[in-house]
Amino acid sequence: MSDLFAPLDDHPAYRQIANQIEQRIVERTLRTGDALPSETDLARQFGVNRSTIREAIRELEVHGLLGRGRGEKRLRVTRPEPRRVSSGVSRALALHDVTFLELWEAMMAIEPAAAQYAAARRTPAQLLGLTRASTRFKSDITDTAGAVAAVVDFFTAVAAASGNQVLALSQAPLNLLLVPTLTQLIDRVPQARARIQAAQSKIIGAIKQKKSEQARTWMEKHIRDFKRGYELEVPA
Amino acid sequence: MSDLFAPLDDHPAYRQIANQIEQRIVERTLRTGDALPSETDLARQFGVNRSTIREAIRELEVHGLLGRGRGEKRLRVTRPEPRRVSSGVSRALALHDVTFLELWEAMMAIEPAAAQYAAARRTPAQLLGLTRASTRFKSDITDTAGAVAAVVDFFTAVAAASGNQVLALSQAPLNLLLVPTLTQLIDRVPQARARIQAAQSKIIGAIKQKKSEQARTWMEKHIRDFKRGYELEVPA
DNA sequence: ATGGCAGAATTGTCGGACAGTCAGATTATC
DNA sequence: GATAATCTGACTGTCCGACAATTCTGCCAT
Repeated sequence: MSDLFAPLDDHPAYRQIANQIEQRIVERTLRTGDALPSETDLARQFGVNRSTIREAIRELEVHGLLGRGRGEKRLRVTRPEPRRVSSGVSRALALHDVTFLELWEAMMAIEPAAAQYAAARRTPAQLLGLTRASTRFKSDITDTAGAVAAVVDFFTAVAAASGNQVLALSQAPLNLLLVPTLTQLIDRVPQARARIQAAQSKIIGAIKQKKSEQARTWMEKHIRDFKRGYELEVPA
Repeated sequence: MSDLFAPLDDHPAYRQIANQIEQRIVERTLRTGDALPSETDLARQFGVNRSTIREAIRELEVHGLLGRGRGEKRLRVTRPEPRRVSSGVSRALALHDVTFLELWEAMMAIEPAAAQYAAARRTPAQLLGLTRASTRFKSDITDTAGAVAAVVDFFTAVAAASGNQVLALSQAPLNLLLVPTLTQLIDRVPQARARIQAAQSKIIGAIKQKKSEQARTWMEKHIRDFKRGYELEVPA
């Protein structure tokens, strides 16, 4: 069954260093907002060359554990933002040739749940974000790209209003995957805009009135509608 | 409202290079399995120093777009594996101090859906994977860590059997988050083992017989049970 | 084909270097 | 005294050159 010997993988120095720093961050020895020591200093501490430190830092930077504000020189410990992390997942999924059906099933699982909790917990500010995205969709009559972006923002706003970071982070990668399909949909299915607009209104209404079950139901219908539109459009 | 000028962010060379290579990969100019040119060669092509190339490469390596097999020297284009990508998401969530309730709600959204599709589409091999994880859970009577790992594997196996990569990739990050809670649960709630075991049997049975709705329902009950156990244990 | 081997190629790491820039201290100006 | 201009030091981004260890490759013998 299991092998007698495990393949020994020697971790290069830059990886070990990255792991060590990451651990300090995860265990909060280095706290969010703290400035990282300078590269030269780190090189001294770890007893390696600065080039090696830089390679290690690149890893953490990609993970979103380190970052720097606009025009800031020193690196600081940051909390990985959903967008940053989820873009990696999106790309991964894109490379795996995800089908629309797969995406749709995942949306069916996540978005209604998000809507339901959003109705239960949304703050006024979050509600405002929702209506704003919806308004933007209505006004983007000619610009397809703008309309698509507005739809994505709507979903994002719902997820944010759910007050659930896990759901929000699970939802985020779906957005990017949705873009290509949605673009075609809006472009080629005439009634798509009206239907989306109507659905968003219903959903917002339910969330506004804190009717969880209604919010979930409307969102389900909304997502189902996507599939219908897709099937309408694809055979053509 | 909006500023007249946008802050110009100069992308350092290593980032631009990373982006260019990434684009070649995403658009499939560089195809999965292809070997990347040597660092020296890349340095020549981009007209930069090898150190700069190396920093760029580190980024792509972290993203899982580049990798090398055991004992291989040259880097090859790889497809980002779910485990690799999801670990980043998990860490991000951990740093955001996710509550058990958040995790639980996400599980409630994703796992039943995965079970449902697994019942519809599982292959014999996937079914075997499920039973194997379940068996391992039964046999790990004393070892808590082993039992926890078996539970995680069970969820992973269900997600894999769903035949939906998006769901699988959405589910993966939940596993790591589940570990700490689950460990306590199994350790401190006496009846936990028996209940988990029973639930897994029911779920496997439903998936085996391709009864989607049943699979979903049993999974829902299973997840609900976690919350009950958690609430039982936490006030203590 | 298979196995073994020398040489070429490649990676990991190192040391040092330099221009550009950001932050803080210092000085000049109103 | 408050503000603006200037200086200084530290730090990052990038480059060059170098070397040991390991992998890859083509060639030879079996």
